[in-house]
Amino acid sequence: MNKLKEKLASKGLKATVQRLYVYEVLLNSRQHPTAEEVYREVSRVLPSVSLSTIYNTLETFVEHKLVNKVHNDSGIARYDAFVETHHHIYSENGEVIADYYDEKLAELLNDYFTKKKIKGYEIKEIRLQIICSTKEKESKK
Amino acid sequence: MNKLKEKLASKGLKATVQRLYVYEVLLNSRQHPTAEEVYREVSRVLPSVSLSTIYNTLETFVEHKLVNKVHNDSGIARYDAFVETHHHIYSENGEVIADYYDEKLAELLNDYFTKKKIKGYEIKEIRLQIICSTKEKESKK
DNA sequence: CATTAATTTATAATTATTCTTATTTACGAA
DNA sequence: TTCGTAAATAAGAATAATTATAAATTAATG
Repeated sequence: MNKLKEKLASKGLKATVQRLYVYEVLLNSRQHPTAEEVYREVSRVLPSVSLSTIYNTLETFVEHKLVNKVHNDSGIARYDAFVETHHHIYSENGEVIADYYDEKLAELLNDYFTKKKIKGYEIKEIRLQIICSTKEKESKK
Repeated sequence: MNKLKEKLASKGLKATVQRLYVYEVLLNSRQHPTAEEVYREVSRVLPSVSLSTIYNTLETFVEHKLVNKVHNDSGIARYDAFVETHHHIYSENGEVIADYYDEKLAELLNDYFTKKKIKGYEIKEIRLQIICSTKEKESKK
């Protein structure tokens, strides 16, 4: 968490209490919360916080690559403080339901795209959307 | 295009002129248009068409897997009539900028996930988001 | 401490999408 | 061909997520 202060400082951003809490909420949630959800959480410790601030803060974090913005098919933005490369498992209805870390896969893809370039483009990052159904049984439509 | 009529019929959906035009616009666009863009195009040949109809139609197509819904980081939905497996190349600002077809890659991923199961989940589909910068030179921020 | 630019707050505005309801239409049956 | 009916469309209102605006507050600096 103090890392955040340093990072903010290094980018000329102020370490406001709002920013610290927003970041903390993201770190403590493995559920990719929406702006609204972050707002509710931060409000518990900082009741005066404004929803605009949450949006501003999240957007600032995204711009400075401290946080990733993830979209599901419903179009509501979700935020993810884990910026190391990882992938997302989606349910068939488009919800992000889990993170998926896989170093071997990363290696495999890296090898593949080292050999096979896509002409005209330089690859910065590859993200997988793994669409799954849960195995138990068909869930309600 | 007559395939569409058949497909609609086979699903008990009516082949309305609106649906035919919406589909045609999608087929003729390699740019993953938004609902608004589809609306503008369809309006040219069918001036009385309603934006609601465009949304309804697109949603119907998505439900019946005739069309894919794609999201970029801006949260505006885009639609893609090419439902065969392919991936999307994104610019760093989150726009979908190109399609990427790669059978070898599909095979590779298929092999990989045939061996390595993700427990609790059954994989239905894998989509890559390939984030790229164009090679010319850094484009404006 | 005082200064100042950055940030936050509160609220209004915007925008994409969904909902509602009356009207129209496609399509199978007669 | 015409008819009946469920399905689909049109128009506009409603909703929800996000962005913009402007005044008040605050972090960082000297």
